[in-house]
Amino acid sequence: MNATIVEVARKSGTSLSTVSRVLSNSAYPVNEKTRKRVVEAAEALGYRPNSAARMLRSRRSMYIAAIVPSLNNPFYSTVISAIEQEVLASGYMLQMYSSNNDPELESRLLDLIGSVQAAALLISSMNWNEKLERKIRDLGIPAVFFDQIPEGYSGHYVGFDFHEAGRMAAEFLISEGHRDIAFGCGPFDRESRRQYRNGFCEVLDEAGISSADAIVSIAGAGSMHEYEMGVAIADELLRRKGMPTAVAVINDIAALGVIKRLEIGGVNVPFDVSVMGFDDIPYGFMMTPSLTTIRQPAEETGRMATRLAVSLIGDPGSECMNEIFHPVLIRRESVRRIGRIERKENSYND
Amino acid sequence: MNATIVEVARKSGTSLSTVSRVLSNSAYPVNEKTRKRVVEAAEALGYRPNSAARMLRSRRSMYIAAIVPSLNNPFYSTVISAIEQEVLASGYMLQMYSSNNDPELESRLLDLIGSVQAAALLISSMNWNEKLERKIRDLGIPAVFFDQIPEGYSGHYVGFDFHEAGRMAAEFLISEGHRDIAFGCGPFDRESRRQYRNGFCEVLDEAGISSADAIVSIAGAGSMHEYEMGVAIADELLRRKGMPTAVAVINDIAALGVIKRLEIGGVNVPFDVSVMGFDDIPYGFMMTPSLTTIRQPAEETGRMATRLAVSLIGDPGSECMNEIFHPVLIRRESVRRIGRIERKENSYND
DNA sequence: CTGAAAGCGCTTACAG
DNA sequence: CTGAAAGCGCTTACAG
Repeated sequence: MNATIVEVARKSGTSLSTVSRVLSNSAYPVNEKTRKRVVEAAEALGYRPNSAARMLRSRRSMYIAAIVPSLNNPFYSTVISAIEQEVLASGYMLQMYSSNNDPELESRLLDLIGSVQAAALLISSMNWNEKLERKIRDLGIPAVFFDQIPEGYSGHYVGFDFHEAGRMAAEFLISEGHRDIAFGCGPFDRESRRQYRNGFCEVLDEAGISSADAIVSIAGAGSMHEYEMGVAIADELLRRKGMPTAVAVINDIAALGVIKRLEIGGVNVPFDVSVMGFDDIPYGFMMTPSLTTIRQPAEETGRMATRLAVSLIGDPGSECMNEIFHPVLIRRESVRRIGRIERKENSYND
Repeated sequence: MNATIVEVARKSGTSLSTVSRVLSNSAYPVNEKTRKRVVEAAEALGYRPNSAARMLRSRRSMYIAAIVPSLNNPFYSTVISAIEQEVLASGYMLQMYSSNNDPELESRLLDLIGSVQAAALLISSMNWNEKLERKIRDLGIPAVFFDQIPEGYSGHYVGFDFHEAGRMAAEFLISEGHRDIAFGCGPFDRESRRQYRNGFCEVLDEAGISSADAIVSIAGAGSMHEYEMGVAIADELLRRKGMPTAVAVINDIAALGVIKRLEIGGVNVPFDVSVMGFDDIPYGFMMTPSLTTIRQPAEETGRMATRLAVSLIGDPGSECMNEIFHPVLIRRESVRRIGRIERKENSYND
């Protein structure tokens, strides 16, 4: 059905070798006239290279594979878009999958990726363990972790300083006059969340605020949607006697759940309580109140991870390559400054 | 590096043919004992089939390709997730790309997809023309359009009744007591938008409301982000002398822009003006006010398009297969009922 | 600069 | 039920 180089060779009156050389953009010298004849014949026949044959014979893969926990999470879909662009720009094709945080599926996807002989793997996984690591090593291709960097992982990665982000969130809240602060989250089931919490609590404790009392952790949140987790956090807050003046939430989507539930409960954000998110999803600035949050650079992460992977395809290089991004505070409306003066102003204004 | 069937054959003391039969799950009869030996040898060697070789030899593709306008749009990322699941469940692998509405890129992606010998193509494109159509036909594989069905397109598709959706939006607004209605949009550069508008205007005209006056179309919106388009729509509304009581917006993200800009301008949604979206993105219910909108079933579209494509791989079948989904009204907070009684109530309550 | 030939890893008629 | 052999479409030493 599709034309092959055999037909192109016949039509252009030259050999398979020559046709292959011009059609695969080989550096091998070919007479200009011959080249032109081949190109014209290929065009006339609508020739399209068979990538399976190419990969098989040349032992070079044209694919880069990527696995993210979810495509519906706006953070990851931004990362994936950047990966897609960069992969294409590097002359590769992309095979991307989402694991839904399901270790079984993740493992199956890795097998599939092994079968398609990808040249490199980009992965963000929350289910890291020895089995996963061995499986990835057995792929025999460069793997770059991003976003979630498992504790004890010693390979290539593009990370983010979650600890610093946690510190930044707490410092900001304190600098805005808050001392009665809650920290809303689910179980600390991934390294990123543990680090964020650690940074956050560290600052609270340094300021003489009990971090143990701050934590509002929803036990069954592992199986919930982030938003529902946020709702549950707000429920818990509403059940308590005293409301804090500020609550930092483990991610933006959960923060939206907190805000919505609080408002339904008659608690205004940010006037009654400030809410701080984390991630900087693209919808944060669209809401009312717009979300004050901490930016984890999604695009940059995707781009960097891809570049690193591509550079590793050439030479596997045994030493661990890595890059760490730092948090940026995004000040918007959902956190407000409190203190004597502001409090007065508000009591007059409201 | 990776074990091949040659090594598995050697290790299990049988022939290539037999190994291939068991490892490819062929229906061909193989002695149970032999089968077991082969499976064990394969496992011991960590054998993973080389899919390039398999595709090349068997002339069967393991890939289904998908092109969407954008991965960052939550509607499409939901569609894509459903496609991913269904593709994997059908035993295929997925190659998905986003075209960014860029005809050049789209065309390049189609060439790439031709090279990787995908078994089928799923595509949502706003840049349909003869060149695109020929290019897709030349691929020689079943193609299923979804979401955007170009006018005059005569192939397989999974569509949505945008005309009915437009009617539904207008009817709902009118039934809620609105007669001073605006319709916010960009240029009508795609069939879906034209149809939505046509349905909407039809109902307005039937009710004796001038649809021509209703339309607030942002000229340069082709190059804007949807949200910015919404902001521009609200700007235009604010510039006018009289505010309508309701505005229907061409999609949810633009509706968020409208709401935000209106609120900044001191116009409360829904008390001063009702805003109606379209798409039912997953964030609509998270906002305040939550978004009243019309649901275009994203998951169902992705799943159905994939099933259709898979069924077409077996037999190309010349007659056009299609499925059309119908709109569902999602009533939330951003549209409120108006009329004598409600108006009074509000003037007392505010 | 050109071409004949081997072979990538697999599947599948064909013969037994 | 088993195996020897051809060949998918290409690339790439090798020889000229």
